[in-house]
Amino acid sequence: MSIVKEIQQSVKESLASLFNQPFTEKDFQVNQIKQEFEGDYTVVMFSLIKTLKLSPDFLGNQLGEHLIKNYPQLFSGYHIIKGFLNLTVADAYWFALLQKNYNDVCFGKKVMNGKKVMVEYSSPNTNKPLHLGHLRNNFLGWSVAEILKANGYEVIKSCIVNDRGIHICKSMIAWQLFANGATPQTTNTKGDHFVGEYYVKFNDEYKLQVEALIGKGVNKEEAEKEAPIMKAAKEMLLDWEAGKPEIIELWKTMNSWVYAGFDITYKRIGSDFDVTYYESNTYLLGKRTVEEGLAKGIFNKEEDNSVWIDLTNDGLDKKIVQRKDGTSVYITQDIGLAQDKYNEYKIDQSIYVIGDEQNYHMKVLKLIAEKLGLPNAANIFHLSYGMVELPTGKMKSREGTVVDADDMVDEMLATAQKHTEELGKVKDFTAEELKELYDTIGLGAMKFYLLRVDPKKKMVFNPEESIDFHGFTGPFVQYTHARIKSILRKLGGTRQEKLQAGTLLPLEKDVIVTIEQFSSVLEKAAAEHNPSEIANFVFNLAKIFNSFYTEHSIANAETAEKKQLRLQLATMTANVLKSGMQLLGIKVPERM
RNA sequence: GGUCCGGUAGCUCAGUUGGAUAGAGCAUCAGCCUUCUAAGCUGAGGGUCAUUGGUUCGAAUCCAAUCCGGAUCACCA
Repeated sequence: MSIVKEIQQSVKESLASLFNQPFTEKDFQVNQIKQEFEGDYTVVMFSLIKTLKLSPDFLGNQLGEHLIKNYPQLFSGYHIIKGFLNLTVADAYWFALLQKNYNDVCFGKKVMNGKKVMVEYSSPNTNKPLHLGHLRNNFLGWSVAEILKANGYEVIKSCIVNDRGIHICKSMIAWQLFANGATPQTTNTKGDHFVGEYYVKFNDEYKLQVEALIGKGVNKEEAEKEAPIMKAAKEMLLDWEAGKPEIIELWKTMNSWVYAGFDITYKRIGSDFDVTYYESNTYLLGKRTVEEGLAKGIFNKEEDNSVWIDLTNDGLDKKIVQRKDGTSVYITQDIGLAQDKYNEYKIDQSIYVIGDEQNYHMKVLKLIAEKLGLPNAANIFHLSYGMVELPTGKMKSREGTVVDADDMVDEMLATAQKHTEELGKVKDFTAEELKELYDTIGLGAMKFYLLRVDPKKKMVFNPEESIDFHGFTGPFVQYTHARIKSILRKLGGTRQEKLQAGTLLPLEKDVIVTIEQFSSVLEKAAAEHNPSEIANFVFNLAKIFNSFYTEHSIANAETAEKKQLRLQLATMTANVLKSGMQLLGIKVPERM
């Protein structure tokens, strides 16, 4: 049980016995005490004062005395300031906690709870390479999956590849028109970038054709429909859904190029999936479901043969689920996918890590699933995250301001190398060890940077300033870990020695008090699907440890007893930093 | 226009069942390496918590109105 829960429990029991009436946790608050005041945790008594009609001093003294007398293993003192009862937790409590857990690498994690959750993330389109926004998605999805695992859930990581649709046909058409048979091999280009170039070419050509038509007096709307290259793409989509062999052949070839490119990127950034779904499969079940929905009267067919659902009674609009030419749209495949996921895994919750620009889409999807009576409709959860923007605004491919994922990783690794070489602390490393270290630090900096912000909020990335290696960053936490490891190596590790419960110095206590909160932080991070809780926590712990480290020597501690205490403190800090960072997908080095 | 989200230090961000004098990092300034890794530590300056009103012992936090920014409402995905 966490210390906060222990305090709540003890206060509840004390109030009941003192005033002979029942109280709950809601009648008072237990908060950590601010630095300026003496003590560790405070009981906020204002509402108790009101209901009991007692003075703060009287209530505080009654409660304080009772707590000290009846829970001596928990409390060693109290102060009353206004309506706050400030409690000092007994050093013996912290000693016991440290003694019991300092070597437990699973500290804070929960046992399996029997619940199964799927986390879908990444979900790339096969017409262009990944950019900085995708990185936020990948890191977020991966981390949330790990956080849920640490809280006892069985987690299945999934990925839906948006491998069909008009956007794919666009890059295919452009390749046919402009490539002259070029391939990633002949041009020595990474497959996803290669295909992405043709998607850009399509858009350029389309724009030219539309402008040309407008120049001939065609109105804009008509011109956009009649541009030959767009018509060709639409025809190709029809041919694709009809299974025309040469189209399927080209589609497979171009997708295989993209997958080869993605694989390289995923491997570098450490994204992995237990199952990969393809829209080219899931849309079929979606189409069948549309037929069933039509039969049930949930969807309706217009005169032009397009199929719609009317959600105006639910405060939303009408939504198309199938085009007039019979081909399926984005949401059609999602209707199929939701069922595929449940049928295969019988999951208790289905989490979709998708940008907040699709809030409306996901709301519609969930509503449609409910109306269709799909078994897991209620368990669909959209983990919506904000866009990554530049100081100048949104990233725009047309203006060339998109920050490419591969470029970003390259740059981070180069920066890690530069800093490491400047500091010159690992000159004895082999080439292989150095490469691994640059990976650890460079990716660590990038992941931490993207995960330290609340996922719900949009965030600004300034390429000019680049990603820092000091302060609230991944390398800061990694460095703290490396320093501890260095001490443990030099002092030969920590002995399993029983400590006499003595007195803790303030900085020693700060460290253990912070460590104790790890488990609660894990719970909160899982409940809110929010890795930034973990990032904030590990940074805070590292910072507090660094203060302690600067002020007190471990190797030359005042007594042998103190030395052991501090070794255990350091060991436990390293363990918790490592497991916290692991939940963010970040490795911690032994040396750096 | 409808719906949703946001506005906290020069910049990037923390800060919810309403609690004490609103916190970090970066940047700026002043200190700290003959002692366990200075990618570190200590300190200083920096705030109309968008604005106004309300609710109460107490509001960055809850309510209302206003201002500003963004997303979305496609036979794109």
